[in-house]
Amino acid sequence: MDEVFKALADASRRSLLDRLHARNGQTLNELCEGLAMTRQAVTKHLVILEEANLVTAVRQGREKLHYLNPVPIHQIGERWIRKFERGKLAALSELKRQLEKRDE
Amino acid sequence: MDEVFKALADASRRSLLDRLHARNGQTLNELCEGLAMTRQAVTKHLVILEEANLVTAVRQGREKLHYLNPVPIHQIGERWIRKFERGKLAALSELKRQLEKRDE
DNA sequence: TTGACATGCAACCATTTGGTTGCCTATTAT
DNA sequence: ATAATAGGCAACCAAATGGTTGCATGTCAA
Repeated sequence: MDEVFKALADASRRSLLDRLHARNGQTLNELCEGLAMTRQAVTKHLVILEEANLVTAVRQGREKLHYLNPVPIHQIGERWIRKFERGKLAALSELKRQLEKRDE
Repeated sequence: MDEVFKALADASRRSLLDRLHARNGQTLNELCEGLAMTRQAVTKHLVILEEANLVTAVRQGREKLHYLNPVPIHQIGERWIRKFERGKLAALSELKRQLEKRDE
């Protein structure tokens, strides 16, 4: 879980996920195109994404194809985001109440 | 957006959000209780959470009360998580196809 | 009014992070 | 066979991160 959050914390990595979401199964070189970063830097990001299970890579000949694995993102949505959405209205109204109390 | 992801990337900060989710409006000292960290470290985490707008603090006399703001978490759920959930099945089936192709 | 309590500020430190460069290996195409 | 292509490995670097300690400030209670 922590690895997933950490992996998502970097904008470059999120953009890599975006690219894979737009077109799945891209090679390393394809993922490097147009980025202001060396291939090695992209490799490091992809390793982190793989370790977080957000990306699965398949070596095919001399190319390495990268596939998005949406499961961990889904899990974060399920186990984390929704938990906080439940108490949402209550939390907001209490916050509002306190902010008003401050101005008395 | 980036600040929110970065703020969520640390387990201590997520646990602070959890504590506020359990009981909203806690003071700094209350939030420090039972944590293996100095008060100053907790302060730093809270600053980061405030900058990401995940927490709003209200000074009340000599105490500072901290309130959870669930809006940014909700936005991440809306704008980011759901986007990846949409293509989920398609992505998974293509991944499966490729993994099988590898074993031929 | 004075001491205790709640928090703030700043300097410092070790480790992690995001990136680089240089070189090596494996596969494909000519 | 050999050159070009795709990727991997390792050492290095600067900056960011997560934490500490020491001291200062503001507020409440006796």
